[in-house]
Amino acid sequence: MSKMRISSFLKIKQDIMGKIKSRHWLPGDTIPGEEALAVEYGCSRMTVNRAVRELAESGIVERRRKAGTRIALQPDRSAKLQIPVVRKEIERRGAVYRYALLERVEMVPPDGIRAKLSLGPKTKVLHIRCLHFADETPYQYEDRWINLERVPTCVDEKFEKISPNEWLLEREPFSEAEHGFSAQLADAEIASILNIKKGDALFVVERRTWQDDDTITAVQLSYPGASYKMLSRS
Amino acid sequence: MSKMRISSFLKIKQDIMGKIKSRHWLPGDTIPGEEALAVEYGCSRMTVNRAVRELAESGIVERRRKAGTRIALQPDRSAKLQIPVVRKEIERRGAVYRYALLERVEMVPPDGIRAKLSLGPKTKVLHIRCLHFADETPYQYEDRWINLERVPTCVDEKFEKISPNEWLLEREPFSEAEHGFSAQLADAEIASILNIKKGDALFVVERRTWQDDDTITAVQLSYPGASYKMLSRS
DNA sequence: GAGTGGTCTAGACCACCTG
DNA sequence: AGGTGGTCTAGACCACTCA
Repeated sequence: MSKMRISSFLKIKQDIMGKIKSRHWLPGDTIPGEEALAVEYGCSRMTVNRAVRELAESGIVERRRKAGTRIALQPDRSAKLQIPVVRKEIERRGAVYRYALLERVEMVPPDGIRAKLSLGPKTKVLHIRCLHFADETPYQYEDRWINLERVPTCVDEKFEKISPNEWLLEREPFSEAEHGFSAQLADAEIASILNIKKGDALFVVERRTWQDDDTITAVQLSYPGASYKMLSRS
Repeated sequence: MSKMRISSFLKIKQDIMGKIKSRHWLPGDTIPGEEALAVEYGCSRMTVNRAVRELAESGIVERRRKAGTRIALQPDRSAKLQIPVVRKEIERRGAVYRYALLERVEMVPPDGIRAKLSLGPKTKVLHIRCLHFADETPYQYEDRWINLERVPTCVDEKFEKISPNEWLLEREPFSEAEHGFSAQLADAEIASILNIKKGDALFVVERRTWQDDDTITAVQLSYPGASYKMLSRS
């Protein structure tokens, strides 16, 4: 065991990852405890703790009290997706952003939407359909349902100048979200809205947003598929 | 300022998030320094540090030495995508997994692939096309290029029993990856491979994988779009 | 029950950055 | 130049969970 004199939780992390990479430790193995590692690296237990804790947070090792720390068996690949505000995404590409409201209705939603939002039978929602342009080309079609019980103040907002996307982000921080991604074919209606051909590929993002167990909003975002690519680097 | 007696970095995090949610602190505001917060919460600076550091890691605040800690202006939504091994994904759905190799060739790649992998002019690669079935229905088509300079041992692997996906995951841990997601239309070839119609929607994932600045592999994964949905909960 | 990780403390030194 | 965050220490107590 070579004792490290320069202690740093980053160096300890890299050293442990090196021992896994070189197959010195194999998946399923239990590695030494924090106290032992602190002696080995010549540092305090807190420093080891931060190193190993961060490895556990990235899924590389698994920790349990008394049982110790084990190399994870088959860590899934995970990727952190940045899902930017549409306007920023368009402006970052150097294009001019424009927003257009297509429809804004307060209503009791159809059953499918009611189920998605987990709403009571007569709860009203705000249904908004709108379009985001990049350099006057349709970039994203947004079809959104907002829970009026949870976000009552939006009845006073016309959404003619600001998109519901940005409006909600300002007023409902720290909400939890679930995202689904899929590919679909454009039907005649969406094709005419996005100015593409019927049967073209659409990249579709569905998002549901909660806070404190209440559903706030559900939205379906459709992008012309060929031109859109969502990137993530892990 | 109410002094907290029960100090915990989690309580401090929640308290700070509460002050942002209630608009006590607005985006762009500078919040008190660690020492001041430690006094306010009646705890040590390390505890405050962990709370605020984790908020910075989630993008809720931004920190700079000397300048202090500010509430982030417009935190992007981010989602952690789990990208499982195909086999596990299929088995989790209760379906029977089967793997089939379609083609395996060692070659000097065409220019487009060479550029994607950042390879020298005469570097050889291994080109693999294969198929993953769920209950005998084509589930995912995999078109992969492996850098033979970086992963020479794979010339000895036939990839008839094990998919390159799993083979590489076992041997190249901790690689960095970049993912792209898009929607495409199936051409005649892919349609016949996946047993769908030409012009059907495809959900396409492109992944490039590095380690230590060397590209290891690039892969394109195609799913029949209607049947596929990638989920993530943040 | 005992061993492990989870957290906290009260100090310290340093690196970075802004005013 | 000085204030801020970034990290580290050497202790401590506690909570969980396995045997």
